[in-house]
Amino acid sequence: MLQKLFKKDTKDFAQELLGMYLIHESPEGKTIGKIVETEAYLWNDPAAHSFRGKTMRNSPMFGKPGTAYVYFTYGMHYCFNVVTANVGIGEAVLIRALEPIEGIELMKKRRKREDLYNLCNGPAKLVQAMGISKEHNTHFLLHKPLYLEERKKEMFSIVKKTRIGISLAKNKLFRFYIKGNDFVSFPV
DNA sequence: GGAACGATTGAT
DNA sequence: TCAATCGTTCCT
Repeated sequence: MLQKLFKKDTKDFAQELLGMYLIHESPEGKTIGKIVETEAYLWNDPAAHSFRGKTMRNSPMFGKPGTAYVYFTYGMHYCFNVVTANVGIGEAVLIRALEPIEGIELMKKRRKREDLYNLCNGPAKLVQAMGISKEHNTHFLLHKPLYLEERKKEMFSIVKKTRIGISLAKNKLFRFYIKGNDFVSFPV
C-alpha cells in the first residue's frame, strides 16, 4: 500500500506521511520516530533542488518513488527526503521532524543532547538522531535497515504553513505538521 | 578557476 | 543575531 502512496500527488503524500513511522535498524541499535512534520518539493518549484534539471547531487529525486534522497548542506548537515512522483519527474518530501518513539537513549547519545524535545525537531537533527548518513542516499525505503511503516491510524488535524529556510516560492503552503504535536521544529 | 550560497544548527 | 563550514552550482 505504501508502494502506491509513493506515486500519489506529492502534496498529498507529504500529508499522508504524517503519523507514519521511520525505522532504522543500525549496528548501534534500533531507533524509531513518528513523522510529525514534512515539506513538499515539486518539479516546477523554484525552491526545489530539482528545479533546474537533473544534476549529480539531485539525481535521486528523479529516481524511483520511495527512495531516499539524502543531501549535504551548509558544510556540515544532512537532510533526508522521500522521493515521490514517477521516475524522471523530480519531486520529494523533506522530513522535518519526528516524535521519538524507540531508541531514545541512542538518539541522545548520537545527538549529544539530553532534551527529548531537541532530538528530532529539525531536518538535520533527526538525521543525526536516527543515524542516517550519505550511505543511505538512493536507498529504497521499504527495505531494511532504513524503512517506513504504517501503524495504527490516529486522528489529528494537519496544519499547512509556508516552508522553512527557503528564499524562493516563500508563499506556497507546502509545509505540513500535526496540530498540537510538541515535537514540531517551528510550531508557527 | 573562482565566487556565492545554501530545504541548518547551536551559541551569543 | 551570528558564526561555522564545505560541496554544488553557476559565472568568467
